[in-house]
This record gives sequence, C-alpha cells and structure tokens, in this order.
Amino acid sequence: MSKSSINLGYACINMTLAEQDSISCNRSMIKRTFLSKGLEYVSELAAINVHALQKILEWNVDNNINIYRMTSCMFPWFSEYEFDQLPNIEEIKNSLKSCGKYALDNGIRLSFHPGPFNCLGSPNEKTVDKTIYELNAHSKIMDFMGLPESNQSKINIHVGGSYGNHEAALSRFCNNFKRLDDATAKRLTVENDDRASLYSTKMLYKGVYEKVGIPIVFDSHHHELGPQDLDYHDAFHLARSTWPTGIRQQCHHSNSKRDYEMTSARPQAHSDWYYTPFENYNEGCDVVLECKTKELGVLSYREKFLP
DNA sequence: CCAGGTCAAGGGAGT
DNA sequence: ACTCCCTTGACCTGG
Repeated sequence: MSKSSINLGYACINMTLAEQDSISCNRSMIKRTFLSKGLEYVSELAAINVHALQKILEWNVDNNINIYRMTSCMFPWFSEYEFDQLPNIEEIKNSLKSCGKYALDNGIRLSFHPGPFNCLGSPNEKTVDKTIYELNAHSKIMDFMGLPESNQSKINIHVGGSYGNHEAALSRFCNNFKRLDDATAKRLTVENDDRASLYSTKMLYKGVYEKVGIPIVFDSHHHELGPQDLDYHDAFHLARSTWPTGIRQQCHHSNSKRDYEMTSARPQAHSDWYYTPFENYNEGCDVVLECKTKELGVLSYREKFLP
C-alpha cells in the first residue's frame, strides 16, 4: 500500500459469512432473557461471538481488507457485570487473545464505535457514570486482545447532545474524559455529527481537541449535514491535523440513500452501495465504509473506484 | 421455518 | 405527548 492510498474497511457484520454459515458476532438477548438466563447464557453467546470474530478476521485477510470495526454486542449486556464474573471468561480471553494476535500479525486495524447512549457530556451524573463504565469495558476487550493502547485501536464516540449549550457540554465532555481509564483515554476519538444542531469538525477541534488532545474522526456524509462552518477540504484537513504522528488518520464514508436510492429516505440514511468515492486529496488514510452492504460494499467500491 | 412484533440505554427532531 | 432514529438488526413468539 502506498503512503497516499486509502485502506478500506467495514463495520461489524460480514454478510457473506452470515448468510453462508450463520457466522455473526452479534448474538445477543433481550432484557427478559438476560434476567432469566443470566451470566451463563451471556458467556455462551460471548464465546460464539468471539469465535465468529476470528472467522471474520480470517475472511478479511483472505479478501485483503485490513480495516474492521468490531461490534459492541460481542458481550451481551456488558454494562451490567464485570467480565470476571462470566463462568468461562478465561476461555473467552484466550480466544480474544488469539484474535488480537491474528489481527496484529496480519496488519488488521481494529476499532470500536460504542452506541449513541454513551454521552460523556451529559449533565446527568448517572448517564456519565454508565458511559465511563461502558467505554472502559470496550477498552478492556481490546486489552484482552493485546491491541495497542493508542488511537491505532480507536474507540470512537460522538459528544452526545448539546443540552441547550454547546460550550458547557463540550466542557463537561472534556472533564469527564479525564475520569476514563488510562488505556480508554488513549484510544478515544470523537466524530462530527450529522445534524446542524450538534457538532462539526471545527467545533470538536476547538472544544475537544484543543482541550484534551484526542483525534477527530471525519465523517464525509455527516459533514454535509452538520453545522456548515467549514468546507469539505478544510474540515478534512483540520481533522487530519489532530492525528498523532505514526497513526494513520481514520475517516468514515457513506453516501446518502436519499440522493441515490430512495428519494423518500432521510438525508442521514446510508445508501446500500457507493456512488461517489471518499475524497482524500491523495493523503494516506483509513476509511470505514458505512454502507448497508458491508463487506460487499467494500469489494464493489474497490472495483468501481480503485481499478 | 417464517413473519411480525418487540426490544436497554440518551438525546434530538418531527409529528 | 408520542414516535422514530442512531453504534449494530437480533430476539422471541405464535402460527
């Protein structure tokens, strides 16, 4: 791969393996089942999910894909217990360690994208406490895997809400950031939002990067829908400037379903396939593709735009 | 086996 | 006040 090339990846689901062999990292359960079946069943599903992760990583290597976002569903309900409480945690840890070693040996870059319920800037203390617990738990999984304690293995989130005052929310975000476990803090990144009322790349630069120094994940699709304070070129480069030396910038790319596939769709909705490539100005970076066709979208993107 | 209803969390937007 | 959306569709039940 050349220095100026784009490395492409996808998120969570491998449709090929899911359809062929029911291989999925997303086995989970609803609350009722969690309450009735408990940690034993959690353990069972987690073991299945981690085994599937290994298979997906192998598929990625076979198909020359070296960027992959892991699902947060690998351990069902993991905000409700400590990993050490799981009956077969040692076996699962061993499998995770193998997955991590396999990924590192084969040059696969792994990340997490915890859900929108993680709000580090919330004025609600309990929400913040839960968020910190959950982000640290994501980081512990990466620790089990032996992944780097850096943005090489990023844990990417959004700021959350504005709560009627962006400045105050950003300030709370930064203060609460300091309460994260060391390894979690070293992995954390923030992403620009897809709504005009939330946070642009520039706002994150001023409000987060300049305060606590964490890199910004630039999302091309969100950029079109967020606050319009910079053009694409400048936003991309501003985000790029936040990535530490030696760690490739990571971005997200998707196309709008509304523009290309269904006029009635919300502008935020992701298309199934790709119609325009990610513009990287010939700068080397990693791009997670977020279209609905997952790994098939990556293969088709490569054929279409990287002949 | 399948279709259809249901499902944790925080916050915002559209109705 | 209610519903839907989002990291990520999967779970569960009744036919």
